Parts: sequence; C-alpha cells; structure tokens
Amino acid sequence: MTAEEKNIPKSYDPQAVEANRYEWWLEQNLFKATEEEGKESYSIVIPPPNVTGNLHMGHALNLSIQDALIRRKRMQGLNTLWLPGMDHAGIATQARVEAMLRQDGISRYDLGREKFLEKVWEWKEKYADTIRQQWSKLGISVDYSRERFTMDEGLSKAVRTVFVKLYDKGLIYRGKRIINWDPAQRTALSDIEVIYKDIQGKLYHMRYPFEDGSGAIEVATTRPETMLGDTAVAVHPEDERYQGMIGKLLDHPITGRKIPVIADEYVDKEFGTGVVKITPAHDPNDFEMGQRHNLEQIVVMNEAGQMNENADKYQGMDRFECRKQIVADLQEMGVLFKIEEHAHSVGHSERSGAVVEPFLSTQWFVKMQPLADAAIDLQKGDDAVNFVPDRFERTYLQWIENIRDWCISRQLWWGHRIPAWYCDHCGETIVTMDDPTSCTKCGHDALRRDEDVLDTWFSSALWPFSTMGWPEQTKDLDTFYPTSVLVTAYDIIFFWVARMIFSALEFTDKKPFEDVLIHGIVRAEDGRKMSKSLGNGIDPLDVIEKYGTDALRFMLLNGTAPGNDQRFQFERVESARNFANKIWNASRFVMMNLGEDFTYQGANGFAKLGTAEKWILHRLNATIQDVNARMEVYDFGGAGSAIYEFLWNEYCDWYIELAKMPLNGDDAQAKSTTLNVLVYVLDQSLRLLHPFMPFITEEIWQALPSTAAGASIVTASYPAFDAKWEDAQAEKEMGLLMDIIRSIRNTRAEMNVPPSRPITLLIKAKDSDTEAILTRGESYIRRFCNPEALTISTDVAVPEKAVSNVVTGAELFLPLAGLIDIDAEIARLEKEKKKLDGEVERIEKKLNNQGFVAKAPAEVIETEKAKLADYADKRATVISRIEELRG
RNA sequence: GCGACCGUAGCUCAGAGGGAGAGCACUACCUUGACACGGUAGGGGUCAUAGGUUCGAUUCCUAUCGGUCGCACCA
Repeated sequence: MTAEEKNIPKSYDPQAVEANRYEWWLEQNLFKATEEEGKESYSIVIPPPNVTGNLHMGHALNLSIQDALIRRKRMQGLNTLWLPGMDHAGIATQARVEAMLRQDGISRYDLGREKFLEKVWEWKEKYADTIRQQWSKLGISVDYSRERFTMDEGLSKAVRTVFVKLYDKGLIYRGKRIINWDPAQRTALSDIEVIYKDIQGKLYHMRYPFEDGSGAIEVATTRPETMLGDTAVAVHPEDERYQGMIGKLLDHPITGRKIPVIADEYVDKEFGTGVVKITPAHDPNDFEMGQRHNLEQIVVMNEAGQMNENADKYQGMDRFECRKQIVADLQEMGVLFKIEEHAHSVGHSERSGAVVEPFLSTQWFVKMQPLADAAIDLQKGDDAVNFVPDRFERTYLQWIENIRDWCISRQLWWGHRIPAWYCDHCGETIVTMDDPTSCTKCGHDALRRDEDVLDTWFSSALWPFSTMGWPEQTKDLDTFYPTSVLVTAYDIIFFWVARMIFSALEFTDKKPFEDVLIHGIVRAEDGRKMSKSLGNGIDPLDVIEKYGTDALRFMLLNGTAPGNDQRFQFERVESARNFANKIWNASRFVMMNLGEDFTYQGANGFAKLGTAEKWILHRLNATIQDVNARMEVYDFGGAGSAIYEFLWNEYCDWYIELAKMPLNGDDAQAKSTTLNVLVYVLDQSLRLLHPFMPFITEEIWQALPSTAAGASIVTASYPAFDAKWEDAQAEKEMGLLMDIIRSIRNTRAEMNVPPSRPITLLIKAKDSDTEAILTRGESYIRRFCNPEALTISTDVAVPEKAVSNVVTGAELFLPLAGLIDIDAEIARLEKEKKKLDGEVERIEKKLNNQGFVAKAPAEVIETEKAKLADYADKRATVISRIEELRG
C-alpha cells in the first residue's frame, strides 16, 4: 500500500497529528505511576501552578523539561512518578477574586468570610480545569490519579501537623515586630515578598528646635509623614558636632512632643547631617534603636495606609497625601528649609505593587536559625542537594546563611487558617491539631480562633512529601521519596527550593530531592521579560495552535542552556515545525516503499548490509550514546541538536537518498535489508526523540511495521548504546565517498554545470586500498554525480583540459569540454595551494616548536602529524597539477 | 557595598586548552517520484579590550569597558 493510498498527507499537519492523542494515552493509563518490586524509582513533583489564571510560556518550558525527563526514564523501564498538583496561592488568588467582586461593587467584607471563601473555591475549580486543559495541550505525562491541591484535606493536615510540631518545639512564635505591610492587600508580607525598586525621591531637611530655645538640630528624612510618630532624634556617640546635645530635649515641630536626642552607634556620621529622627513604629532600624533606648512606639497609620488618631489633624489622610500636606505646612512654618533630589530604593509588594509600609504589628514567625543550620550542614556534607548548574548552590547558601525569621501570618481569608486559639477568659494561647472546645488552662469555653492564615509558601514548603501522604507513612513515600529532581526557574530558589529543603530535613530527615535543575526564564523577542503590564506575553496555546505542541516543545528544549534565559522567537518555532515536517516526509517515504509483502524482521532482516546501511546503523548508535549522555546531565539543547542533525543531515540527506538505489533495484534481498534498516533506524530515532516531541513520534510510530499492535511509544524501550553497531570502516568509507560527492557537486556548482548534464569523471585513488573503497562505492557516486563515464583507478590518464579537485586519498578530474579556461583553472588551484600552504605552515611551526613536542600529549602530536601529512599530500597533488597545466 | 551571569557570523544563541558552530537571514542554482515547512553549493566572525598563566588561549586567571540579574544598605 502506498502513502497516497494510506492517505498520508504531503505536509505535516500538527492539528491532525495532535488531536485526541492525549486522551488515547490517558485511556491506556500510560502515565500512571508504576510501583514494581525491585525496580529503580524516578520521581518528580510538579511545581504547582497558582490557580490564578492561565499557564504562560515559563510553565511551558518548565513542563517540557520535566516531561522530557520523565518520559525517557519511563521508557527506560524505571518506576516513574510525575505527580501533578496546584497551589492555592493565597494573596494572588484572593486579590484576583476580590478584583472580580469589586466589578460588581462587592467587597469581601460584604460577603463575610464563609461566603467569600465559597466564591474563591468556585474560582479555583474553574481555573484548575483551565490548567488541566493546558497540561493536556502540552502533552505532559503526569499521573492524574495522584493530583494534589495545597488545600486538600491531606495537605491541610500536613500543614497543621508541621505548625503544631514547630510551635511545640519553640520554632514558631508570635510577636510584635516591624513587618512589611501591604496597605493595598492589608496584610503582612515576608521579606522576600518585597520587591525593591530604585525611585527618584526627595530628601527633606528640617530643623527640630531645642526646648530650651538654644537653637535647633537639623534632621533629614525621605518620609516626612512618619515624623508624627517620632519619639527621639539620634546622633552617633562619637560625633564631635553633637557632643553637647546628647540627652537634651527637642520640641517636636508638629506634635509638640518633647523628644530626646539620643546617641546610637547605628547612626552614620557621614550621611546627611549625621542626625536621624527615630520613628520606632514605622522603621525596622528605628524599632531596634527604640528597643535599645526604651522609646515609645507610636503607630500613626492604620492598616490601609491612612493616618490614624495619633496623627492629629492629619487623621484620615492617605499617607502620601499626608506627606504633601506636612511638607507644605512645615515649609510655611519655616521648619523645612531644604528639599533635595534623592535616589533610593523603595519596597513594593510583590503581588499588589503597593509601596510597602514598615508597620508594627503582632504576627506569627518561624524561628529560622536552627532550621537553616541543618540545611547548611547538609549542603556542606557529602550528601548535599545537587544544584544544576552548580553556581546556584552559592546563591542558595548565601541566602540561607543570612536568613532572618520568617513572618508566616497573613491577614487574608484564603489559605490555611492558623491553628491557634485564644482564651478570652485567661488569655491562654492554644495551638493544637484538633479544634479545641475549651481552654486547656482554665477550662473556659470562651475561645477565639486566630483570624489569620498562613503564608502560601508554608504549605508549598511541604509539597514533595505532603503530596505523597505525609504525615501518614505511605507506600508512595516508600517508593518515590525523596524525589529525583526538582525542576524550577531561578526566581523561586528562596521562596520555594530553600524552604522545601529545610522543611524536608526537619520532618522527614531526608533531603526532598537529589537534584535541583534550575532553568532560565523565557523572555520576549526583544529580551524583556514577558509580562502582563507590558502586554508582550505570548500565549503557549496560540503557538500550539499554529505550529503544534511538538514544535513549541522542541524549540523550548533546544534553546535551553542550563540556567540561562532564552528569548522566544517565532523563527525558532518555525524551524522546529519544519523539523517535524521533515520527519513526517521521511516517514512518508519509508511507508511508500514498504509494499504489501514486506514483513519487518528488525536486525534479523539485515541480510545484505551495504556500506550505507552499516554507516547509518553506526551513526544511529553513536547518536544514541551522545543523546543519552547529554540527557543524564540535563543538556537538552545538546541532545535535541544531536537528534536533529542525525535525522536531517544523515538519515534524510544521505541514507534515504542512497536507499533509493536498492529500493528501485532488482536485488530482492538488498531491497528487503534496506527496508528493514530504514524502518529500524526510523523506529529508534522516533523513540530517541519521543521525550521532546511526543505527538508526532507516537503518530508515526503507530504506523510503522515494527510496532506491535496495541503498543505505545510511551512505554517502548528507550534506545541504548550497543557496541555491536560500531563500525569504523563504514565510517571511513562513507566519509571518503561523501567527500568526493561533495567535491564534485561543488565543482559543478562553480562551473555552472547543472546536475542534469552528464559529465565524464576520473578519480585517481592514492592507493589500492582507497581504490577498492571507491570501487565498492561506485554506485553511490553515480547516484549523486550523474557521470556519463566514470573511471576509478590508481593510475588514470589525465586529459589536459580538466578541472581537478583533491580530497583526502584521491584526486578528481572533470574534463568539462568547452568550459575549461586553463588560466582560470591555474588561478583556482593557486588559491587552493595558498590555503594549503597556510595549513601546512601552521602545523609545521607547531611541530618545530621544541616546547610543543616536549610537553604536548603524544596523541595530540600524532593527530597534528597526521594532519600535516594529509595537507602536505594534498598540496603536493595541487602543485603537480599546476605544473602539468603550465606544461 | 557583596555576589552571580553575559559580551562569539547581520539577528538569536550553542561551544570548547590544540584545525571557529547551529537556527534564521543573505547569494547562486535546482519545480529531481518523501519533503519548496524542500534540495545543492556558497558568502560572512582578528570569539569586547589589555595584561598574565601555558609549548599552545577565543576557551583558564587578573584588570578594564559595556550589559543583565540577585542580595544588602538607603535618615
């Protein structure tokens, strides 16, 4: 049956190839984890996407990498698990739902906690569906039977267990601290949720008068509105300028409060006037100084960033409005005498973008030092987590070595509610697994649960083991934990990777993963980040619709250099799509030639292997070795290129062309061998490529005569290197023949002799060995070069008028009647000679260098000598040809 | 201030202590019975700059210039 009869379209159509295939895989249960006794395990937990919206190009890259890894290991026969799931993403999701409600003029307070949470769950279900839809489009082979959500019952239990254990151990505490406050979301943030941006601000210089009328002291501030909470002014204890003033009282210019001048080492004498106003409730450094000097903490704002009752006449104003007003008032009073431009960085909320306010409030914290110490010990020991690329280990260590306590309470509703209750009767705090009904201390039932929820990352930190059933001791934990590798972008090393490591050490006594593979981000074509605000994001689904999932995946994986960013370019997707088309057509060629009576026998059918067959099998084997080696070290770009080059430049460009001879010839055995080789190599190549391009490889594989009925490439064995296919002789012979063929094509092109015009071709072999190779390959030369007469010999009668070319081992002559200009030919050969002169000279210089001969490794010297002999040989041939022509 | 990364063909990027590579773009020819999403042949780079290590550096080290990012500070 021919390809036309089978209706194989001439062009690859990704839509047709990819339709329904994913569902078919799922029906066959091919992605379900296997847990067979005695088999090695390989597991990955997905970095759970937020249920806030659609997956972006970064997800597509992240998932393509993981899928390539897990598909290969699955094909290699390991027990594999790729566990999918999603993250509730506290602040992000709540913000999205609140924004949605706001369009209807509803606030979360209008609904109340319970009703509001119902809305969020609805939202979550909707987006979870969208995400699953996108996963299926990307073709990722996750085990849906194990899908988890961070707020599942099981995972919630894990969270509560961890909270209670850490609390009981004294590693979780509640305290009144300066934290990063997001006035837009009205919640506390952890340090890493604050993004610092450089802002051109202003530095305001003011005079605070001494109460005794003895002049004034000059202070500078960037945030004049906080002066309402000033409770001191500080100078450096050794600053001569202010020695007499320490301890004196000042009249605060606005509040009239009497505030002291204090001395503290923290103050930088060089900055500004060397005097700082101290606002303990609104600045972390001032807070610490305030504690050292027992200063009063006056909070002057409310949770929304508006001035509160401590702000006198400014009460009710927004903080920035207040700044303007205070500046105006102070200028009028003559207190503010100078405004300078001042560049400084200002913290913004990662989620809402609001300017973060350092804010004094009562929050829950994780005491980090003991947890960090364990993580550091692990990394300094023999069983460290393997970061790929390893430079990220330094990034990680630097952070964990300088870690500060982690603020984990959030004033939100969407999330894991903190399992703490307060007794209104005796004031006791109760932290427990089960909801208490009465106070453990006084027995009273006037219990009030803490309103706050936990930082999203608190639950994410448990992901590798909570998803497998922890704190229960499950079979999944036995088989698949610790996981093999965690794949993520570098932007969440601190948020997530670090926290998983110390959590896992604390609660499972094991590191959560052997390797951490850190990849870059996918940037827009111009190198900028893809972002919603810039509107330069590219939706993976749009790309898939036009070019197919396989093209997108291959482009993303092939562009991956470990840890480096890549730019998204449509030309690169197009190139990947063209590759898919090339494979499609090569396969189509194979199908078209199979014929009704052909029975695939695999290697048993290799009865009459020619040089080309031996060569392609050798090259396939070398490619398999290369690809496997590269995949083991996460070199997806290298592995992808190796397959690309093999399939396109060797299988298609050379082997298929050469195969046409036996396929169209009379030798039934040669024809059958060729078909077996064509199918075998294609089959193996498809398996090799399957982790990169799952759809097209399955589609073609299903049509191959080598495929057993009902089998899927998903669980076919992955190709492995086998020394029996190594064939140096075939490599050498094909190398020589390819050199000659290319050389002739080159001459034809340069002399404008079209391929359709037959030529006379004389090949002078260097020795009888080479002559034998060329004679064996005569049909190959005929196939590509269209000679009307072909002479191969160690001794050919060279016509006077002929273009000559020299390759390693042979000299070629093309007597092209009417086209040869002797002078031009001499000039061309002179140019060739000059090139060879350069090569010879370079290597001679090297070999004449005593230092080189004495110190370079023997094999390097040998290859240099061989190169020299080859170049010198070629040069001698060219010279003698020039002399012949000159007569 | 500390740290990391990058600077290679017109563009986007691989690479490696011993003859500079890919994709796209470009030039010429080819509508050849798998494929024009194709074929064949070609042009194009003192591998940012200056030192150093080495028999040998585009690759390793140092400095400089240019770019990106993270952390800390920021009255």
